[in-house]
Amino acid sequence: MTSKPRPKLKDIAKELHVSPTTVSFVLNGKGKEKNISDVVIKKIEDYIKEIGYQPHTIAQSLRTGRSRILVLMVEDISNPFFSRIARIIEDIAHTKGYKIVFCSNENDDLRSRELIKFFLERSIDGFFIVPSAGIRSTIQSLIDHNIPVVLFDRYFEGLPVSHVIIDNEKAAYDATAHLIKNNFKKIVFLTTDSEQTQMLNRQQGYEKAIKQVGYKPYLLKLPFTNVTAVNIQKAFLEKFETISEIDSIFFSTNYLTKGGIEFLKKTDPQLIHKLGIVTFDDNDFFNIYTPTITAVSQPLEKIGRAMMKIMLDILQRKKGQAEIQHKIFPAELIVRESSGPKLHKENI
Amino acid sequence: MTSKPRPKLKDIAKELHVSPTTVSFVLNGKGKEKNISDVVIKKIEDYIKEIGYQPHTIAQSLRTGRSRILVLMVEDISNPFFSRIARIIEDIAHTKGYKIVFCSNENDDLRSRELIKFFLERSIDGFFIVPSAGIRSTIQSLIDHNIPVVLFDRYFEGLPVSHVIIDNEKAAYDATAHLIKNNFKKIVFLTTDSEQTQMLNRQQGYEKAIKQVGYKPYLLKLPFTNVTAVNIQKAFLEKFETISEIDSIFFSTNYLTKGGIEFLKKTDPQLIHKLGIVTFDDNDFFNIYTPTITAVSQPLEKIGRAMMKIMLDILQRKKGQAEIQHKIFPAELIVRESSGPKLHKENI
DNA sequence: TTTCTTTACTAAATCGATTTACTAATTTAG
DNA sequence: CTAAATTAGTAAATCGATTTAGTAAAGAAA
Repeated sequence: MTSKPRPKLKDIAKELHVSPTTVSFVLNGKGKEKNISDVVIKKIEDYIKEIGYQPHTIAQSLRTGRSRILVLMVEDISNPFFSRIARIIEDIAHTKGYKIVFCSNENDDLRSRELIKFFLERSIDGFFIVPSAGIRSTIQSLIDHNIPVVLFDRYFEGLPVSHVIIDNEKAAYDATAHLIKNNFKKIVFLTTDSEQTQMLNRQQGYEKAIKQVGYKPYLLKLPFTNVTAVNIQKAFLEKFETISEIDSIFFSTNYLTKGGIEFLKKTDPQLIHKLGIVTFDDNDFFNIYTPTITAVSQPLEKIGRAMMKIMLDILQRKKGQAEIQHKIFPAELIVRESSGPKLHKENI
Repeated sequence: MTSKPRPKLKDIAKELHVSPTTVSFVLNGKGKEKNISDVVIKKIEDYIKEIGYQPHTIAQSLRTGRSRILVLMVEDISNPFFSRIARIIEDIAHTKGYKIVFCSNENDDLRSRELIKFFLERSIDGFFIVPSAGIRSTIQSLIDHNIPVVLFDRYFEGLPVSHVIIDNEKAAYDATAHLIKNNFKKIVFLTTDSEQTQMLNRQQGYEKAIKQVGYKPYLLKLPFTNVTAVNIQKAFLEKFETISEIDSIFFSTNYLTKGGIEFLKKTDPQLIHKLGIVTFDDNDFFNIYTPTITAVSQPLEKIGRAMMKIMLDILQRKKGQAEIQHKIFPAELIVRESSGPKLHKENI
């Protein structure tokens, strides 16, 4: 099986009795601009199509410094929120001739830095990053090096870099207000102790809604590593005498929800029917769960499209003059059974 | 902000008054072999460490033909089964200095071929592929071109290529036998009409178990595109007079489970408590669902490790002589409430 | 002492494109 | 009719490594 080697630009030049320069000009659509005659342009274009020539991308990259590879760095690619976004980005990128390399930073600063360094050395055209809280200066240095960066899910206040996020404060406010409207009064906001902007903004939204009606806030913060049902249980036991001190829970992110429901189920299988529940990030199982679960749904498709659009804008800019874009989308509260009026007063 | 350009091999050579050749030899650990003196080796190694030199990977790729990029082509990266595998592969790859580019083929032959072609043109070192059913010849041509390939989740009978799968037949047999043991007699096997090996093997396992006890098989096949609760409902209505004709369901893959539970819940919220349920592929929500759901759990970690090990074996081989490896792991049936003895006789 | 090895390196070709700086021929302007 | 400008290309350098095919000097063998 001796498949013939793929043709190179030089072969085409030789075959058509023109110089490699001419072929390259035509390939890159610069024929007209470079005063190549229509006859020659046509001849080259036809031949290229005929043999199905594809330029050697590595060679192109070496010469041009562009790789057509984009990095998508998320917290954990196996988290459904991120894998969904990944899928959307992937699809758009492909239509634009870009490849996506993904990596998970585990929300760890060291790992984030290592990954960025690793990819920086490999002529990456741009970065989509869900930044861990402590890598502000690393992001800054990417900007300084003029590397295209788009942050998403969270961002750094005051850093001159584009980002795509949702209005976390409003989303959390709405979700909390929805519980209040349904007569819940003792609403726990379960969150992590990380300083990520998206989590802080959600907390602000919750606090704003609670303050507005003058209820008592029940803030419960977990160490954000190792979130399990057991740890959630511990946190509840430390904070409250009995679970009947409260009447509803707002889970501030998707991995808390999983552990949280598990904890509720273990504590008392009926609890989930008695408490009001809302959660951040929708999940396919929420509308087949019993009860179905009310969730803040992020517009993933829009987020992905916006990220890609901003990235392409940056990539097409004349050096150093793409303006910084901040896209903030509203999220949607999908109301389901878990947040409806309950018998909480009597039952708990 | 004028950051100095990254040093290149030539700069090192000039600085240390040796030739680029020598530096390259030392860099690649061939100093001894190429008779470079210990003094010079040490000098070069020290200097490299001092300035933190990192070779330009694109240039290396052009020269060596190796890119240290592996492609992971799955059906859909946002399917949790695949994103979990992706995460595992990613982690191992990183420790070995490889990057992973992922893509989703939607189980579509055309898209699969396009993607493979796209990456073939880009000096990819190897492919992990979940093949759609009709790309046998494309895989064959990868083999012919001596491109490292590892198939997983499914494979092609008789194709000389390594693969990592689970023992689908045995897993399905065990799951079915488990239902039988718990006194279920009218067991539906819900599957798709695709010719993918893993689906066919699961079906065989089901049929074997059913035949062994002489029960009637209830095989229900859906067109594998566009699996929704509505379509599942339609299929059931066409096949059965009433749902009480059956007493249990075996969902043969994870996206059928989602639609299936939705269908059950819509038809009658109590149904899921009355029917016996087992499903392929575990999910975090299955042990917090009510009832908790019995599932065939694939050993993702082992699968990922095996894939990577085989790939590295192929990459390190002397041209053309890596033996073909077929890894088949057992799956584990995680027994939960949904498959326990029910009151089906009286209730349905 | 001469020849053959071995040691310790290096020059230059190469991977496959892009791009700058040229040239020769033809047109246009003055 | 000559000089300037335009047209239609091309030669060669370049991107940053790796690797083949050498060479000069020192040591060993004859």
